[in-house]
Amino acid sequence: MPELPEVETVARGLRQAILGRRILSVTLGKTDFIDDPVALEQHLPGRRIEAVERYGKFMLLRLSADARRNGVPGGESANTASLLVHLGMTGQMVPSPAEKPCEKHTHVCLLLDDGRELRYTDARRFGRIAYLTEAPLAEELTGFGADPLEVSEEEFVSRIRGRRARIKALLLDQGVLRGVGNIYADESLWRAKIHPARLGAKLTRNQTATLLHALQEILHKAIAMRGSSISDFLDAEGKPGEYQRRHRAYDREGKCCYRCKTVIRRGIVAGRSSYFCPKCQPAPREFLALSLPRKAKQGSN
DNA sequence: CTCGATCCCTGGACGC
DNA sequence: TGCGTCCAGGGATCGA
Repeated sequence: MPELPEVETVARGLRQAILGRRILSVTLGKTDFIDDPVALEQHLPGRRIEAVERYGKFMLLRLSADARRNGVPGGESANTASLLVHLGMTGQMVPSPAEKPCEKHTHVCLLLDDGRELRYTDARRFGRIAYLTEAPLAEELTGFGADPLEVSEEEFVSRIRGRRARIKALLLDQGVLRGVGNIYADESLWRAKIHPARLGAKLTRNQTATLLHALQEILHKAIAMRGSSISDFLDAEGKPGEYQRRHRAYDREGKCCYRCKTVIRRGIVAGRSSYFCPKCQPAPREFLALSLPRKAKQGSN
């Protein structure tokens, strides 16, 4: 499940692998997750990949100006554009030799000028790809919250403590913070000893600050370990990440808390599976663990 | 503003 | 072995 650390890992890998390459041609498979498939076919060939950036859980492949439009009104810089890529749940972006057979569910192949193809595979197609020029891209990116690695303590506190929603929902809300998903929300809440169902407005200033520092340390560590591979995630070299070995809460229902040995439990908060230690992370009164699903998954250890 | 429900989609886990 | 069913989850959307 690509969240900030996984997307950052892929972006770094791509920067290493394909920066400066020119796209020669485009081959598409299923296109229901692409905003405007024809735009890819029309506008990508001839463009060079000049930068790879991460914005929340999005990757931005910055493209050179369209040479065919040079000289027309607007000038060269007006023709710069980007490929916006969201990996969804199962998206992978991997360069590979063009002669190598495609993996199942490969839906976008960009032939590069060095004989490789940049391939996007996505079994569930929860991802998104869009070709966007400057203005529409800027429009797309408005409304997202702060980058959790750069947000100041003051801003984070004000974004959380004024809200009556549950802290888990706030962490997952891309308009509050961009890039946090279910795994790193649960991991940071465990580390900060805050129950996911606590209301943002009810956290103390200290708790909120502790949460931010926990989140930042976890994200940095996860990036250093190339992200978490639960089921599908692979980086730009096709390798899994390592951070899943460090998970303390996520997907650990029935296992022992690393701090106090209490059995980790799971509940639904903000519509998502949430894992927490019932002792280290005391639940607010209104939270009843009855929201447990009919069938609890069994864990050993 | 915040919530839950629903949809998208497929592979994997599980029950029989 | 093989089928059916449930479930995971990011995000959009809709109604309460």
